[in-house]
Amino acid sequence: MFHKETEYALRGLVYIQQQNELGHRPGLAEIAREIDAPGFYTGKILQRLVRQGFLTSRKGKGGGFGFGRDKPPLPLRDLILATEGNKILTGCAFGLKECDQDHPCPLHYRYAPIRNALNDLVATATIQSLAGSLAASVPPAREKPDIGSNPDKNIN
Amino acid sequence: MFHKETEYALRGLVYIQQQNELGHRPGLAEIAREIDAPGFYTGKILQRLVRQGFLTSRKGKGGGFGFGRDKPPLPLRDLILATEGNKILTGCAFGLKECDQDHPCPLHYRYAPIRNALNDLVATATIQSLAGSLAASVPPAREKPDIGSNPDKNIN
DNA sequence: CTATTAAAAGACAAAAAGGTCTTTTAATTA
DNA sequence: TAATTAAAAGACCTTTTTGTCTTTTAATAG
Repeated sequence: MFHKETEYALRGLVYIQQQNELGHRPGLAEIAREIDAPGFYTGKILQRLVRQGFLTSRKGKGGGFGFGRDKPPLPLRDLILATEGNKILTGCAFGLKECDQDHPCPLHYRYAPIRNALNDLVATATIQSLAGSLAASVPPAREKPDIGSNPDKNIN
Repeated sequence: MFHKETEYALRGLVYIQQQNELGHRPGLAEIAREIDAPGFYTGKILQRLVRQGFLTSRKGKGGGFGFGRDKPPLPLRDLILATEGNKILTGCAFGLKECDQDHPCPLHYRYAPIRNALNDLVATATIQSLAGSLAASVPPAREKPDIGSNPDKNIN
């Protein structure tokens, strides 16, 4: 689904947020170890995110990464757009440059709802919601249990 | 969403099928031109698909690509698995090696339905259904209009 | 102020994806 | 059979992604 860079960024930021909530500012070595990601690469990725203003860092003893407490929740969407761009959120499954209701590719009417669901997910889920309370991880009450046209075949 | 290779394969096979239905066996140059893909690269991709048994080819004058008429419909799923593997169909959005109901990542319960919908789509849509009659391209009667939890924000 | 700690910066490299080109092989037609 | 046509094969290249490592900068503690 996402690029490795996006995955590491997601896991890293969620871990940082969780630790921050416990009053701890984790350093790079700890973060990379805990999220099972390559250390130097993770450092480079977090560095970029700091430069882009997604989080703050402190050098030296007692240093590490964290979010300012005044920071508003960060939607996954913002992170994804910053790390890998919008192809996954707006691109055509067939690879057409123009694909919409007026010029639909053969998959459009079945793929667009899936892409919309993904857009909705990344717009509403935030690093904070994923880090805190595990709310997003809890199975929602099954009102809208399945999506797609063949609900029976779905696996979890 | 998919790799370029998968996109070219999808577009190429759909075009071949459409032309076959008209009694025509298109050659590589025509295919690449019509689907707006790089010629030599498309050739390499179709070559692999021929070797894997997805379609047939003939050399020399009047040559080109086609499906045997006895061939059963080809689900997109088979093509995707052959060209880029199963990451997009089974991978965890967070990048965890193990992610299921028993060990869910923070996104699991919201992402799994989306992935299921994608699996359903690629299992039921075939090259033939996309090529013929444009059936798949027609907007379905809106019984299950939106998926995801915030239907309002959906765009098409 | 010095030693230590930890991030910043950036060079470098490996792997994968994407793409080009030439030569060879096989089929058809004149 | 010779000329032509078109795919097969595979070498080669470019770009992007992923990853490693060294050096520099900044902060803190003693």
